[in-house]
Amino acid sequence: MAVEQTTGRVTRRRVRTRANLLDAAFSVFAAKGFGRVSIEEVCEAAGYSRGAFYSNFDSLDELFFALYRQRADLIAEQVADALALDGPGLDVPAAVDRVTEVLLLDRDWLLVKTDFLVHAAREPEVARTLLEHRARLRQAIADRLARGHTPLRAVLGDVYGAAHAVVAAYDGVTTQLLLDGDVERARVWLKQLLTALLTDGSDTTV
Amino acid sequence: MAVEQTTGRVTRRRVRTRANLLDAAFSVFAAKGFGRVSIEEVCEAAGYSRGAFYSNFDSLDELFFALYRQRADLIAEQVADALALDGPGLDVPAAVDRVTEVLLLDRDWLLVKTDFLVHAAREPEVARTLLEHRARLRQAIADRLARGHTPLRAVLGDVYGAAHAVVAAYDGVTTQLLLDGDVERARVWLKQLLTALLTDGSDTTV
DNA sequence: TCCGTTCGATACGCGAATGTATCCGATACA
DNA sequence: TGTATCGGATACATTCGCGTATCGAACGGA
Repeated sequence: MAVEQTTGRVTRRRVRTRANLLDAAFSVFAAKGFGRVSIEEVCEAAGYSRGAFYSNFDSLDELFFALYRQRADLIAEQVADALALDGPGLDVPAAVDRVTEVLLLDRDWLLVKTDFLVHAAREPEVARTLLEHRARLRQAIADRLARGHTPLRAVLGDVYGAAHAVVAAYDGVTTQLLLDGDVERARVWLKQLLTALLTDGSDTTV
Repeated sequence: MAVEQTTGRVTRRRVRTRANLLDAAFSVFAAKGFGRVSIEEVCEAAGYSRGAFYSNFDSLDELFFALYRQRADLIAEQVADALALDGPGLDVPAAVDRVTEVLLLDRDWLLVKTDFLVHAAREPEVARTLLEHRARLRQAIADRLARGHTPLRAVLGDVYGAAHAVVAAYDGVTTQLLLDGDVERARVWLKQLLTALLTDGSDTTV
């Protein structure tokens, strides 16, 4: 943190400023990429001077981290909600629809997320945080699978293995989506992949 | 290109220099990330001055592009070789082993590749090139699948669909690998995923 | 070996971004 | 409403990286 609060006296203005900076940073990062953004650009986009920035953050890295955390938490929550929606029986296609709605909707978020991924890949400390996030998501999926008594492919192992596979499928589809920008195709693709991974293979043909 | 060669007279020295710059750039990019590398750093790592750089490239972007192209072509070739190895019958596990050997071995390459991905995601022109590369890889996989008369999951559609799924699985596993750095696990994972995607589902359990 | 060409080093000026120190208006609380 | 504290703006010095122009050395063909 930029300001060490011995006695916590945080003004409303401060929270607002911080939030504005984060919002502006999101747009700027999405548009230009983390590596090509200057502190000044973020401030300009938010309508503040650099003084405001340094009063709230120590570095671009710190802001980036805070930004990721904020958005990732938000999305994790949405995913959890989407998964919790239907009853004990799991309607895979419906659940997939709801989840992809949340996960694949916002291209800007995918861009920032990938920036953060490659950033984390070079900073073990950051990587750990991201891994924990992902683990939490996987856990939510695993729980849902267990609760839904979904039939599983033996090659994937238990529900955790299946959850892992789901995440991998999501990541894979994301990559392609980043390049072609075709959200609808991505959604269809993800659905097919998850179906192939989660349902039995009685549809095998030659 | 930096130098417009009206009459092509390229010295050997030049080729060497260019290659050295590319090699050095690879290390530097892998270590620090595209966005955090200066031209000077690349030159220093290669043992040249900035003059040499500007004599060979117009910008970091151009060098990055050339670098990606070089390495990607190399790898595409290796993959094609690995796929071509066995006869008309396709031994999925063995082929997967050989391919992952090529694809997941070099963490540095994964880092650079992901940097390039997120770079391309913001530059349509670059994205097109990358998409073509990927299409070529997919084609090679599809050909192999067709040649091997591999049983396919109906949900994935034809061999092209299956190839697409294979690539997605690879991308997904890559993401996780970038974070945890565990190559062995990644290899096992990829194998499981591909097995689940390509083989029939007679292993379904509850 | 000689000579014209090419390549890369060096030196320069420039602009951009950074971090800090200081100041003034906004804000919370009595 | 008064006042002490907080938050953000402004100004400054500095560093860093860029792109160019020029020069000497390496190179390759004759």
